[in-house]
Amino acid sequence: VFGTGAFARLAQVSVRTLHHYDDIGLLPPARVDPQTGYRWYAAEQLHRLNRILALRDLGLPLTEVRKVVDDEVSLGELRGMLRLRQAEAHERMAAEAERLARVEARLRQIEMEGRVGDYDVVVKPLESHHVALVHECTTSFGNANLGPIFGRLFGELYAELDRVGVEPAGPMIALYDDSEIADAPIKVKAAVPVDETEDVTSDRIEIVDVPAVPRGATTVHRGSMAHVDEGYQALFRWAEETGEHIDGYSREIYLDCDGDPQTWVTELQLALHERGPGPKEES
Amino acid sequence: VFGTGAFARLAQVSVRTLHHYDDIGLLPPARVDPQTGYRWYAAEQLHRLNRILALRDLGLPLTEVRKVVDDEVSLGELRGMLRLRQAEAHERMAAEAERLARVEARLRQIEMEGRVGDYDVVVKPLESHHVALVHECTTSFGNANLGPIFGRLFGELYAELDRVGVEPAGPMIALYDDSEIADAPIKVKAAVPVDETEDVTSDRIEIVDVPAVPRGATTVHRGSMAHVDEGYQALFRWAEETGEHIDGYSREIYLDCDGDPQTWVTELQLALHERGPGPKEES
DNA sequence: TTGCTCCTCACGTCACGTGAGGTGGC
DNA sequence: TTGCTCCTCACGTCACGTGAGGTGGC
Repeated sequence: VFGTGAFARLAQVSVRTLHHYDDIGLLPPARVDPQTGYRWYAAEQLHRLNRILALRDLGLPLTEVRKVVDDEVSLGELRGMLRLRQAEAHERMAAEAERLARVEARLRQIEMEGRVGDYDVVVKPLESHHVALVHECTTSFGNANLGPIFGRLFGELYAELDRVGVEPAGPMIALYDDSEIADAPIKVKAAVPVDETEDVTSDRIEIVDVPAVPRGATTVHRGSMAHVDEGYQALFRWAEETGEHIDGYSREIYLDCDGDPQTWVTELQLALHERGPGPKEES
Repeated sequence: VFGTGAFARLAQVSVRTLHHYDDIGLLPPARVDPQTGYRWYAAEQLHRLNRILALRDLGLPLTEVRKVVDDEVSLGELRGMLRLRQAEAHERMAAEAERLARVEARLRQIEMEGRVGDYDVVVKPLESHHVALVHECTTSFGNANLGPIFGRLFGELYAELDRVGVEPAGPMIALYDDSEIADAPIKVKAAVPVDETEDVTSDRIEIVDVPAVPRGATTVHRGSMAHVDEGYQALFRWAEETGEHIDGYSREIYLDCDGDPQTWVTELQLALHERGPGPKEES
């Protein structure tokens, strides 16, 4: 028989681990001295401990390990448990690979630009919005031209909402449907959330549900819209770096546009093609 | 300004997360109502939150995230932190890949054999032993022949130790130096640990240090040595399954060999070629 | 008597999730 | 008055690591 220390050395585990396995009833010692509380392990228990360690190393939680070594699960159930762990390990591996890619992209960015960049890109689902909107088509690219257009559109929208007595229920939203044809006119929309129960009747305003997007790339632009293109460029560079595909559909949420344009805060959102978790791993 | 719920929805994090980031001083709200304790966030804080989330997703712990967003680290330090996370992510990825391979090997084994197998293989470092030993060369393979040889060798060893007044300090150990030439004689050694301070003078006994092995594959054999080959076969199959390379050097530790051979417990150990952690990933 | 091994609490880990129980403004 | 949002504790997570403080046998 072996004392705790000897048995621990034998199996190359810590004494604390043996205590723990005793505490949770996973590997009670063959004998416990009633006087001193000393634990004594039988040589044969190394076999059970090995089974425990082998199953633990497959990723099974100790509660499941106990059921397996105590033979409370059938072969089929064991197979099911292992398949689950297989899927989990696979997922975690993919997640780690993506994390690693993100870290490396970040390091490359630091090496190349010599600084950390003002825009942090966050991937998250984009919520749907129930909005009132007015729109216009334009071939005028560039912020210098879009500024006045949106000024007019939002003015129109708010005036009309005011006329029909409807309160905005959220921040202003600009929507762009990027056409795939270069130089084709883009449709720009000025929208603002309104209450779902509100019934707006106006022939100048449309009420629509801007759909939710499962995955969007977002970043926060601070300051005047005159150089919002820096934010978009950050998003595009990020997409290129990470190999994400952009759906050519973007939104701007005006989180704060009171007072000085220098203090404005806008969230830029680009819809991404789905590529989330799940076994869709074609190259 | 945004209430907790609105800000949480905006960033797609939980309210609890915002509370937590407030608690640890990572993202205190722009304003806290002294009466009600209500938290109010400024639009501009979404930028900080995005930075936090981006860094967190790279694997940085929140304490380090705080230092980075509070600009308490230089660009070089940030680079160092990211390199560390890079290494970590790489390691975890490799670990998950190995775990996945183990799970899959186990599943294959279940499919093929239709049962779980009596031998669990555990990889662990093998300790060094300071032993007294006697040896012999033999061409007699097979357990039927080795049994009597070891019987004689261990008898000799114990008798001689007794004669010179030295106590065994551990279990009997059998050592094999597997020659690479088939049918060449193998050297078999019968050993037993003795105290380091003990000075043994006998021309029939050698005192040697059996070296430690960084990585060994081990399993527990129970019952008579007559069919210890089942244990070895399990080890060899395991090595084949997992692509491990065996160093052709093995040990048997007799953990319990009192009384009925049916209750004997032996640990079988095979030295493995190093292949542990570290960036040695050639195929 | 000095070492050595062993023991039992009990807190800490990391980033929140999850109730329990209660309050303030429309 | 009923909802809605918000609040503050405080425990739980998972498998141990790490002291603190003390005991029994050679």
